[in-house]
Amino acid sequence: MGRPNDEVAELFQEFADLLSITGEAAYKVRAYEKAARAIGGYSEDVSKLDLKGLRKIPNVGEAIAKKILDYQETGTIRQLEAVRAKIPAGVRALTAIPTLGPKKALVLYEELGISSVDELAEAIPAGRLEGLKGFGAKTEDNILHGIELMRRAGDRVLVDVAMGVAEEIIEALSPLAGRCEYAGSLRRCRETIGDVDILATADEPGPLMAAFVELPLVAEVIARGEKKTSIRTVKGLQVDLRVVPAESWGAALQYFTGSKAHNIRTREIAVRAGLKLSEYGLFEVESGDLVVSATEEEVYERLGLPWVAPALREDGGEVDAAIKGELPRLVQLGDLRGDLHSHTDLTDGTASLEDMVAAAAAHGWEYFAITDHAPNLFMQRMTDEKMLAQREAVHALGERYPDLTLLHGTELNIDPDGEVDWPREFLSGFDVCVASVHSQFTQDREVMTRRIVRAVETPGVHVLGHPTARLIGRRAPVDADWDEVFAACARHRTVVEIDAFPDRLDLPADLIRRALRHGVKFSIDSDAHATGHFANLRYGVGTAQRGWLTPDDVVNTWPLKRLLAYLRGE
DNA sequence: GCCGTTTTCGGCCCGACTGTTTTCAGTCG
Repeated sequence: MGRPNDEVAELFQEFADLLSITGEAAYKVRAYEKAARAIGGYSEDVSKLDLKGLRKIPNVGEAIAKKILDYQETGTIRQLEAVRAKIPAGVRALTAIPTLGPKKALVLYEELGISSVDELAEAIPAGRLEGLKGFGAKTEDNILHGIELMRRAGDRVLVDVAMGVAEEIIEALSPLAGRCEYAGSLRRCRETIGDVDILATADEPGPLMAAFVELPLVAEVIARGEKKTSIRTVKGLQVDLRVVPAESWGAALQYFTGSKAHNIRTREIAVRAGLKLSEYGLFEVESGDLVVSATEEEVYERLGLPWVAPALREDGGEVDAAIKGELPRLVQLGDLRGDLHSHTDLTDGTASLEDMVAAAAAHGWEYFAITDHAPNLFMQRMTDEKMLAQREAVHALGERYPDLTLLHGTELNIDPDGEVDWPREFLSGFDVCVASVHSQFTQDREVMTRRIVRAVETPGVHVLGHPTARLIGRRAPVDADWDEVFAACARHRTVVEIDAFPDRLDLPADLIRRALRHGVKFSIDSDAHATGHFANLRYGVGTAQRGWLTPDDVVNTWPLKRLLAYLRGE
């Protein structure tokens, strides 16, 4: 698991995108996309597999396996390099604009020579697209709106991307450092990350800084000094490395973890106590003497506070709660006893039922739900027969795993009126039903609220899946009266999901805190479409922590018996 | 390019929505 798989998946995704721009047959493009997803979600490290091992990956055949071998030897894929030479990277970037796909991107490039988002953003108001076939006034508006949406996400990256960079750097630098960890918004588990902060201790920072700027992922050195060095990675992400003496570790970690607002609150407390808090330690103002600095726990303790979990450090009431001794005992990854939302290759997952269950068992979970898509997501071609056959297979497979209880479920589609796929009798055959919005995302607030409320009130619906349906940086959350939705969930004991996929993290933390006030319960689910996706649960847990959730708030930390009783409304 | 209870060739996620059109192409989920 880890970086090489992500890198290879990214290469094949790029290859697929470029082929679709050049007009390659759709089935071929899809074959590469499917392989990319399967590789990204595969549990074993593709950089260490031979031809035979590679071919065991779903959707990887002879040709793609050989391209991976090429990557192992050369660090790239020759066929990809060839097509890169024909289509500039900026043309592919155009297809990231919502409503602008490969066909339009190619027209813009071939007819007008446009090969970057910035160029396009200038060309439209300048009237350069006028008369271009297929580009009317409405299309221009949609493109400008799409560019605006992308720019609002700014230069921030998804948390898993930042985490991958941070872990790679920490692994490389740790042998040269006393301690080396990530701080900043990444440590606070924010959903997107603007820059990565790495903190290290060393008596002599020189070798550490030298090694840092020599890392293969470094594209540019922005600043280089004794205590701090900043670089930009090949993907444009800024990383700051700060080196402090070992005795300053705790104060520095506290300082660089932030947030700024939280630090202001803690420094105010220090000032009132005649102390001064900086990244070098907590000092007596009068004498200038160092009080403490070695660990975060000591710093907080000397301020009269218990240690505050990084996910809470947003000046969202955590300081007052700490003073009163009312901080929640936050849910941890290790508290999870199972997962209530996953897919197999019966619908859009890339791993077989057997492989998904084996991976779930390897996690040591007590229970695991398989919840493939229901028929109304037409592209997945689900039928009653296929679903019932899967149920038989699940039951049969359960015999092989005496310590793991398999639950057979489904992910239902909430249609525009709030109805779900199957009648009540059929739903009653499932152990767990997740219901989610997968279409018609732009209904107005009143209609959307009624729609979701109706779904969560439906008998046999247990979990409201990825409630806002947002895709971070790509699709806005749906508009609903969330207080009304959460009140309905509490009334009907419908669990509210925190989908752990890094581009969803849905429900978001601010809405989690609102839902909590209504007394709803939550599930932290992987929504795994491949065995490797269980690793995303860490981000779901981080989001739950930012929402102040305790294990008691999260149903999949409960023993199976309690969970099932809750789902059944007992 | 991948895959097989349609099995080594011939299929491959299928329907809705939108905008630009005069009957459909492109995009999305």
